[in-house]
This record gives sequence, structure tokens and C-alpha cells, in this order.
Amino acid sequence: MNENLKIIENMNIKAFQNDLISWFEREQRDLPWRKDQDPYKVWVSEIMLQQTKVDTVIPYFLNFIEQFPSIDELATADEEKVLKAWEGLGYYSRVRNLHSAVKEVKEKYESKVPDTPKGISSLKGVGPYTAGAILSIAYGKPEPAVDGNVMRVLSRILSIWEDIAKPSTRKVFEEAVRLLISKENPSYFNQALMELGALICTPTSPSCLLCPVREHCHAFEEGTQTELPVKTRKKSVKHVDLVAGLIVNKEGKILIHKRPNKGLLADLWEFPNIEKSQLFHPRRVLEDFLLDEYKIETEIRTSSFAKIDHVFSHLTWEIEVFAGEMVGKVQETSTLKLVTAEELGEYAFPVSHQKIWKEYQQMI
DNA sequence: AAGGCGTGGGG
DNA sequence: TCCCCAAGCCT
Repeated sequence: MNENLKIIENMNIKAFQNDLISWFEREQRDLPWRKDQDPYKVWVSEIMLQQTKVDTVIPYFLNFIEQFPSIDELATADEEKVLKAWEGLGYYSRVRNLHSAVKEVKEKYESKVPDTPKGISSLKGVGPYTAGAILSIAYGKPEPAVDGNVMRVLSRILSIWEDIAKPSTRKVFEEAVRLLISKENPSYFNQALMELGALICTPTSPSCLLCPVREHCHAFEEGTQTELPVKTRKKSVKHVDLVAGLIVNKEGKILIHKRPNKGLLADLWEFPNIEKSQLFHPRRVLEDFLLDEYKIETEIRTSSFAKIDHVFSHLTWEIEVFAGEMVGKVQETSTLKLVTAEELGEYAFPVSHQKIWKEYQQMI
């Protein structure tokens, strides 16, 4: 056995499972994806919940399932509508992968979500955690579903001092779960570990006195619960200065651009923008960019109407925004459009550019 | 392995 | 204000 898992040898595993699952049966939150075990809905919820809080996900989940109630309806849905349903949730590659994987399930598996580790893991956007979550929650299979909650909870119960920021550490916890998981109810066991992490065994100031498994917890016994888990923090973020244009034509239509299908905010729409230059005034940089890149002649106002600060997980933006008018005409393409203010609502924008639009409306 | 990839909320 | 977090995955 792994040296990190010696505590398990002296655990009463049956009692641990029972205490944990009984607590979950009593205290679990009433969440929309817990209404049934439809593998499709479990799948959608697990993708949405990646790095995202329950409270944030709930309204998105309800709307998404209403719009796309089944594999077949999502598989045949218009890409732009699917992306719009994800607008504001972040990590947009999740929805692109989900849409693509759902199409694959429809074509290759007759619209039935695979129920084997190999099958489920082959789907785009389904990694080790999500595979285990779907297999255990939707299909009752005793597979580990190790997320941040599970690593935090088990690092405390089993006194595991490995750095959970290291990718290789997940395997230690998967092995632990394989030893601990209830074969009678793997679904509740996995969900209970995560629910415990969310409600009781929280990152800071865990509620040990309310914990249903504190008798089984080595960290509680030693008083080390606030020192665990060990997690090295990553380095600070870089900063980028942008200049953007809120450009309208003579009919008042607004110029928007679709971002590339890879990288940051892929496939989302934006107001034309470019990184600032040290050498030239932002207004001049924007003017040149619109002419060179889109062959658009513009008259840009002398002073900007807004400066938007936006923070991502790995970088920050400051966007200085200028209003302007097109002089001539544009050739519209699939990635460059002129739209009315009403039509803007049909396109998915990142939050940073939603801020631009709000500032513009206040200004005019 | 390590960095890219969003957003909103809490201490 | 700043830093960290929240049911990770991909390259």
C-alpha cells in the first residue's frame, strides 16, 4: 500500500461509510441535478460545476436543460445558441467540448452516454474526475471521483501531506477512494465526500464539531485540520493593456467581431480591440488597427469614454474604450458583423465586453 | 509538468 | 485591495 495511506489500515471502513452516507441522506442540498439520475443531466451538471460554485451553476443548469433537454436536442442545436446559453459561465472550451462530445454520443453510441471508464473517458472534456462522477452518480459504478473537495477532505481524514497542486498527487487520492468507497452505494459515497467538503470540511475554518466523520479523522485528532491540505500557490498573473472601439455606422449599427476558435474566450464575440503600443496614442493604434485588419475607415472620438478593468485567473486586462463612426462601408463576414442594439443580445460576449456595452449605454 | 483557460464571491 | 477559492481539462 502507498505510504500515504497507512491510516486506512486502522480505520473502521464500514462505520466510516455508514456515518458519511447517513449524513448525506439527512443533509444533502436540494439541487436541480439531483432530481433524477439521467446520465445526460449528470454530465451537463458536472461540466458546469468544474471550477464553478453551485450557486452560480443552478440558473445556468435550469436554463440549459430547458433549452436542450436531451442528448439529441443538444446534438442538433445551433452552436451560437449553445454558446449563448453558456455566456458568463466562463471556461468556454467546456461547452464547445460538451457540444462536440454529445454529437459523438448521438452518432457513435445511439445517444446513450457510455457507462465504461474507457468509453466515457474518450469523450472530449471528460477527464478523470468527470468520468468517475458520471460512472458513480448516473450508473452506480464504484469509481473514484476525485476533485478539490475530495482531496481536501481525505487529506485531513487520512493525514496526507502531499502537495495537492501537483498533478501526480491525484492518483494517491484515487487509490484511497478505491479502498474506502462503498460498493453498495458508490454514488452517495462520492457525492457525500464532495458535499462534506462544500458544507463542513471547508478550506478555512472547517466545522469539525458538526462533522459526521470526525471520529474517523486523523487531522481532527491531531488538531492539524487547518494546516491541510498542503497546496503550493501559483505565481502571479500578467497584465495586458488593450484599446477597444465601440464603432457604429450611419444607421447606428454596431461593429462586432468573433474571436478565434482557440485560446482565450474562443468563439465569443467582442468589440474590435488591439493591444496598446508604447509608441503611439491608443486612439491612433485603434484607428490603424481597424484600417489594416478590417479595411474600415473611422472617425474616432478624441477621448475615451471608459476604462474597463477585468481580472482572469491567469491575467488581467485594462481596456480603454473609444467611441467612433465608420466613414465608408464594411464587407461583413462570418466573423465581422454590423448589428443593431437589439441583435446584440443574440450573441455571446465575455463579461469584459458586456461591461463595455453597459458603460457605452450610460454614456449616450 | 506546468501553464492556459473565466467568473464571482469571501476573508 | 489583494489573494484565494470552486464538483478540472487540455496541451
